[in-house]
Amino acid sequence: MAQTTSTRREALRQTLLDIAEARIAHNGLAALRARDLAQEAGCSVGAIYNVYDDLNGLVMAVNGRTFQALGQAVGNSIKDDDGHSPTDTLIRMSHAYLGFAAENTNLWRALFDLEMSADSDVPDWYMEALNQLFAYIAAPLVQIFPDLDKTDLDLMTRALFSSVHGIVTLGLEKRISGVPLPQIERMIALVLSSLSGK
Amino acid sequence: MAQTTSTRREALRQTLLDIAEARIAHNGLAALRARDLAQEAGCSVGAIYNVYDDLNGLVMAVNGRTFQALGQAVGNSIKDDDGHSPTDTLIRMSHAYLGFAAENTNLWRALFDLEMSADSDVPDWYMEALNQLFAYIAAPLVQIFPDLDKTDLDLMTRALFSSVHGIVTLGLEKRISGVPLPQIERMIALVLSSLSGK
DNA sequence: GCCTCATATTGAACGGTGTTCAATATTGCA
DNA sequence: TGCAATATTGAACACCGTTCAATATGAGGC
Repeated sequence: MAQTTSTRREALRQTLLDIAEARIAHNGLAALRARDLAQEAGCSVGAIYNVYDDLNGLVMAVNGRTFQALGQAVGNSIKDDDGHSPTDTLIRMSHAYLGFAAENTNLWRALFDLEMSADSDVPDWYMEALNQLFAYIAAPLVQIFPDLDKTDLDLMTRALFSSVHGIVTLGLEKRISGVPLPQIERMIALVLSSLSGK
Repeated sequence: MAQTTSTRREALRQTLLDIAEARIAHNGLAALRARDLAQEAGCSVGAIYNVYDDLNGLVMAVNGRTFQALGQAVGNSIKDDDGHSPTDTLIRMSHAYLGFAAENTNLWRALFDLEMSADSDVPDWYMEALNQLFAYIAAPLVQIFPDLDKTDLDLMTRALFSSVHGIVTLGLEKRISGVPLPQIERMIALVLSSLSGK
């Protein structure tokens, strides 16, 4: 049997990815344990380090999946968006972002909670996924602010993403400003509506 | 000497508070170690647990100081603000918030990074400090949106705080959307200016 | 001042974590 | 089939926050 060993490696990679994703989704990133993973995967603890650099690497792989799903959720929300105002488009995307974060809170949190040791440790796909989100936002923005130059448009794009991200983050965090989901939706709508003059 | 023992306890509380604050400010919350604290304070590791419930309790005490300083920084920024538009007031407060976060990044991060195990673990002063910040925001907001009812005003207040918080958070985080400080200031100004119709 | 006992302080030990690497088992090939 | 090369293992390591039996110190009555 050719490739047996590398095939098994790849299978273990997938298995660990699935298990880690399920465990993070269910119990949160902080509850992820190497020994638990090994037991559920039916392998030794050392085996994890054969197929991933460390637990961070495994979590990064989970984040890759999560980011892709997040991008799809946002992208789907503006399929066939003809006939809607750019402000409406922004609101619908933001609500999709909120919906994804609310339904996958632990996985979504892991996207931002994972510590990246150095600057260059941020993988390419991470920045690309982020830039795709930015691109979604920039499109309706040029319609709302046609006279903004490229620099300011980029700043405004990042500012709006950060704003919505902040509202979602603190809104889902009970201790800070926890409110029911419909109220968070309204907060987003209030801020984004005021962009185009009320 | 009367009170010797309880006086010494209080002195140790203060000493540990100062040391913990300095260490968090310098190396970040994640680098705080019980054994390091004990060594620098010249006490045993167990002594920490005589005057604080656990390390979380100590960090909460540090956060109390930080929150107070943050409140002062924001409050000072709108001293004698007569003659300025409400939008300008919002911008100045937000820039003060950004300035504090930029100059005390690690301490400011600890305010939000510390895990609170249960819901009721959030101390009163934490919510009060937060409500004070909200009050600062609400005042200029009623001028900008006089016809907003109390519920929407409250939502708008929290939404704006969260927005600025999001811009500052991601702006200071290199991997996500790290940009120079003046650009973060501009992002805040762009979003807040658009509130009152460009 | 001194003895006594209640109280405060200590730091080695405990249970837990992520990670490693010498020892073992397995594979793929002549 | 035999054997070198490789893959896998899990006990051991370093380090963490936290505890608690043992020790040292305190304060009050004589």
